[in-house]
Amino acid sequence: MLPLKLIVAEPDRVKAGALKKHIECDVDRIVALDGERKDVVTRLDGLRAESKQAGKKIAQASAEERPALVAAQAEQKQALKALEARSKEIDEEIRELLLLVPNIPAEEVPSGATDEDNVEIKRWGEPRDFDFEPRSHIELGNAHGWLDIERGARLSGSRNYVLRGDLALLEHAVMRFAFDSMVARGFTPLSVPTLVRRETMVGTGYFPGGEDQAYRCDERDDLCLVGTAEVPVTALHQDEILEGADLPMKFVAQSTCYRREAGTYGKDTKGLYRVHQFQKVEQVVIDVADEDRSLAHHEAILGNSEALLQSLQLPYRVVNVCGGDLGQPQVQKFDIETWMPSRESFGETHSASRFHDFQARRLSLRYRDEQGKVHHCHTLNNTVAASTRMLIALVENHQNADGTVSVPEPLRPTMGGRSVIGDPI
RNA sequence: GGAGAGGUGGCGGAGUGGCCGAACGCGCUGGUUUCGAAAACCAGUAGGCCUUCACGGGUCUCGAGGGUUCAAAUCCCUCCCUCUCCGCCA
Repeated sequence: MLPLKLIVAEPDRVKAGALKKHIECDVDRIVALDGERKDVVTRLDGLRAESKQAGKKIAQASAEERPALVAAQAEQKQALKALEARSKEIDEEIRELLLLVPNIPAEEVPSGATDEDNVEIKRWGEPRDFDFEPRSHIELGNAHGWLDIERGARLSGSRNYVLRGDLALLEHAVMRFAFDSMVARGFTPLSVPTLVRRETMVGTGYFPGGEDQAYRCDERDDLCLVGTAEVPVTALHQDEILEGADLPMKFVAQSTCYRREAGTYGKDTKGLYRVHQFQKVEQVVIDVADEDRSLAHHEAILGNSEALLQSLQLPYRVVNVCGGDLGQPQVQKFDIETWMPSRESFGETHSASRFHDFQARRLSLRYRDEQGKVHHCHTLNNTVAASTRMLIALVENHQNADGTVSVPEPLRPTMGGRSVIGDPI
């Protein structure tokens, strides 16, 4: 959420931002409503002041004076009620519109409409030149009995899967390695609910707009399954005023992630690339409202994930996500795309976002600075490792000619010390 | 699921219709004192909105929403949450 004051003061800047993101919103209506709001509030406050004074007089009035004063008050009350109703209407409409106004993208965000327009800014590692016909993770998974998509579908419908044996172990190994490496970097480990209230989804910027992508419980419980631990972790301190001295707060959390993937029928239908449920280790940073510090954190959390991919010997590239591919809340986003041989291309595995105070405003997440002044925090987050896409990359990139798969060094301790999994096919 | 208790400022805890944005204590900040510190003493210490160059002034908020009343933290209704006991249960 952008501050109302900013929208009113610089409507053109806000409109330009929305345009760059290809998102529609009614800035003019907000500006007009705010004008009326100020007028109504001023009159309302005046009326309230009067009736408060009158009330005090009644309390001190004699029995004879009282009836006349009370009658006069009752009349005043009508005007007050009408104004109060209007004031409330305005506030609600503003709030609704405000939730739809996108955050202003940074200068450095490239213009463009879709992910085709994202700009590659870095590449690490060389996609392997196989001297045999590489197999896809599906072929490898089937051959080793590691992957059971049919039974996954029978249990839970399409885009669900069962991991078995060493692939189930490998999933744990990557998650554990990702988690541990973040803890080693000083991030506070967290285990959080994956079922959250609607307000938490609104607070982090997923709602309104993303309802189709989230699973929700029925009306008995107004709860949603999160698509990422970013939601409960960023919202952990919602409605609080933190002490500036306690910032930055850096968290790492592993959670199951649920995604409906509505509107993706026919897209990536095979294998583990696009599924309804997976495991993810996520990093979240909450800090003071300082542009430079935000930028530094952004670089740092991107670097953390790059370090993980490098240690797993997985080639990747980093793209600067263009305006049209940016979500409503982000100021800027860098995606890491890891090489996936079966796709013969890079596939998105990480997404590093910075939000400035956009989420913090919605969440009412604030802190007190040294002068005692209260501000909204800045928030950021990035994937450390998403289970299924990491498994695709690991298995496909590290496969051998005989169908076995080499285990990168950092994962061996959690794989029983083995450097290779799978029998020759 | 059944029965009961309760939600007040950073914390503890008063307050049952007007003098209450809220006693008192703790904590925190500043000052006095001290070589320095502790103790003691004095003062300050919620957030939003409107208004003001500023000082300030006004208004809203005592879990949330609605109602009664000239007037609500206080009375009534609905909802949410927390705790205790019973039942069920990973």
